[in-house]
Amino acid sequence: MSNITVQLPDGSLREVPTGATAADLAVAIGRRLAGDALAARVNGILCDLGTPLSDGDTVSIVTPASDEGRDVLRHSTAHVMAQAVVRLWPGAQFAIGPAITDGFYYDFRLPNDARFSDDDLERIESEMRTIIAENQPFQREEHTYDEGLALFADQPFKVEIISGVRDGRGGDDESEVSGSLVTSYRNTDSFRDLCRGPHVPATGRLGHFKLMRVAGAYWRGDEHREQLQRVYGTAWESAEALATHLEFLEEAARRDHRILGRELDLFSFPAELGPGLSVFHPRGGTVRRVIEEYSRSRHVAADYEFVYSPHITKSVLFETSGHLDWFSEDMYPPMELDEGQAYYLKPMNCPFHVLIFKARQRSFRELPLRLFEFGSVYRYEKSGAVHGLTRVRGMTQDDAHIFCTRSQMRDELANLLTFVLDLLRDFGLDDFYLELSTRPEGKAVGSDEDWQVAEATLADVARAAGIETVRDEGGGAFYGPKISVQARDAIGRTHQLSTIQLDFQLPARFDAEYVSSDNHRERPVMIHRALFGSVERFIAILVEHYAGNFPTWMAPEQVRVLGVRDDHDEYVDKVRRRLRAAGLRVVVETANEPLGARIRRAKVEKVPYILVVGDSDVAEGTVGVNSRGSDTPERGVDLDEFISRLGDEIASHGSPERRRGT
RNA sequence: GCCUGGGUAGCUCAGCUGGCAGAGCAGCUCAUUCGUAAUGAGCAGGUCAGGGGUUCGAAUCCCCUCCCAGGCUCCA
Repeated sequence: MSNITVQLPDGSLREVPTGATAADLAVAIGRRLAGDALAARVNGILCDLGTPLSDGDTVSIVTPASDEGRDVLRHSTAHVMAQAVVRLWPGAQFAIGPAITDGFYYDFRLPNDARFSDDDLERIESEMRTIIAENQPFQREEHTYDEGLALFADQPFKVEIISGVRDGRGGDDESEVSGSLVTSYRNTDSFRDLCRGPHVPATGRLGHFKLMRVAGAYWRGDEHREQLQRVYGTAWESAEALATHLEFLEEAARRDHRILGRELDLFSFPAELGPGLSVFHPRGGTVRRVIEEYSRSRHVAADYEFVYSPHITKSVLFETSGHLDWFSEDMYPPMELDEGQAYYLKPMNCPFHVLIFKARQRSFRELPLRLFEFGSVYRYEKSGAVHGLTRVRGMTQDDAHIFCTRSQMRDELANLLTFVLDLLRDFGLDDFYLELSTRPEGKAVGSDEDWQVAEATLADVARAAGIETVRDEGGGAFYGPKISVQARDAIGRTHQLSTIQLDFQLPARFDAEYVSSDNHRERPVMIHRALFGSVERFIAILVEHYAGNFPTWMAPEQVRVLGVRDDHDEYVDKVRRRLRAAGLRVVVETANEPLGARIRRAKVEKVPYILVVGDSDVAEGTVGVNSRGSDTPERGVDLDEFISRLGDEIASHGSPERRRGT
């Protein structure tokens, strides 16, 4: 028998017998690898271990603890779930079941329009464990389109997928069908699923999974089509990896800004106001004021002008801007006033700023003109879409519109990007990537040429910034493409923050002009930009990023002073007045309760510094400093020394945690 | 808007197949005066989300509405 030669990822060559599969290669390389192997990548294509190798192939073996390996085992786990559901609900139809970030899902239609309940998850999970214990093989089979249609005749979603691919449609179902032929994976005589693969060799390789929740999901993501029952699960390569993921979810839940917002008395969502409408309490109001004041001071330094505009306007403004054509679904319905005159709540600030630009004749000497406003806008979000402070119906944007010439556009954008990233870093966010969103299909105004110029300019600036950039095709606004800054938080989640949009349309719609140096009327370019996105949402992200432990400069209460006994009150008040005079936010709690109880409350409320003063402090003019996150207080600190230390910390946007390096 | 699951005191929750609405924490009052994460006692607190229905009787069963959570769609 002759041999063939294949190349391994490290570049080395290895001979295997003719007809050997990827699995045989794994065995030849080593026992451990053979035991770990889930799938293979042959000449760049992910495939089953059972794939026969050819002379000259480049082969790598896919193991569980890799992105590809996890994808394979998640996808295979989805198949096991489908089989479990079919066993428990004979006649169930299944649609699509891909691997996703951290797990998988599968969409079903149950017989008699039955619905999954939360209790069903346990039953399904238990049936899945049985299937895994049976160690069923995943057997790949290839079929013609007609054979495929016959095999899945009782699975209408599969039939739609097969015929869609056959007719050259539905290429998005890439995890189900691969194009030229139909493949399926058979687990038992009675269960097979349409699938491109690859899959693990047998169900026994799976098991570190948990079903998470049941949800409705539209067939093919189209809200006009049937809604199916989706079951989400998470799956990992080991029990430890699964446990780590579940702990991550618990950590995220502990940081939930809606919970912390109530516990720390920052803000609330009174039911009387309606969905997506919030109020900021004094403590949350302080955080917000500090954030807004800091933002204002940075904008002053960057040559922005401050403007104000009303919350409602006659409809003609949004007719001119195009919002009523393109954005009306997201707008509150109009109020009818003055014999049929319609007034709208504003969903965006931009048209107002254009009017300010147009209020008098503008010279090229004034450009770039940067108009800034903390502008409150109202958007009629679908009721199911609202979420805490991150998706609301009333919000305040740190919104600015920059009017400049075409030749200024590029520099202005580049400087803006630097400004944005610096500002975000000042709030403790420093891990970014950029997203470039391009022209939305069928929902855009303006010429092809303008769009091309705008997209190319933004891409150029993003490239020059030297930060990782990903493209979001079709994700732009109706009037122009955008760059958004995505920030990773303390536990690795990404949030879309700043957006920078280039717009040639609004100036034209409003006929905005400036007089150029050669005395011609020219059209300015408009740059829309919001750095926090919305102040509400930014606060939500900061609450979660810091888990409620705000850096000292942002903390609603910076210092709490506790006297050991009430005969220390006089000194406590002296300390309080000294701290107030130094511009610190300080609260005193008198000695009606034991010291331990008062300390505990201050800790629970995440106050950065607790000062405890007793007999020796009164005598020496010192304080006992208990800093957040530490359980070893510092006794006998000179009060002036503490104030000076805290001043430095605030100026550098530090925190007790950072001071200690924890 | 759609799917699933929820809504009992400020918060977290108990309350079984329909039969007297409860606990802990928080709050208030009084006592306690204490050196680094919960002092004690007492008091007050509810249209069981709202409305309708079934029933001798509804927090509990049915219907409608509102609100919340997780998804889908959409999006800052």
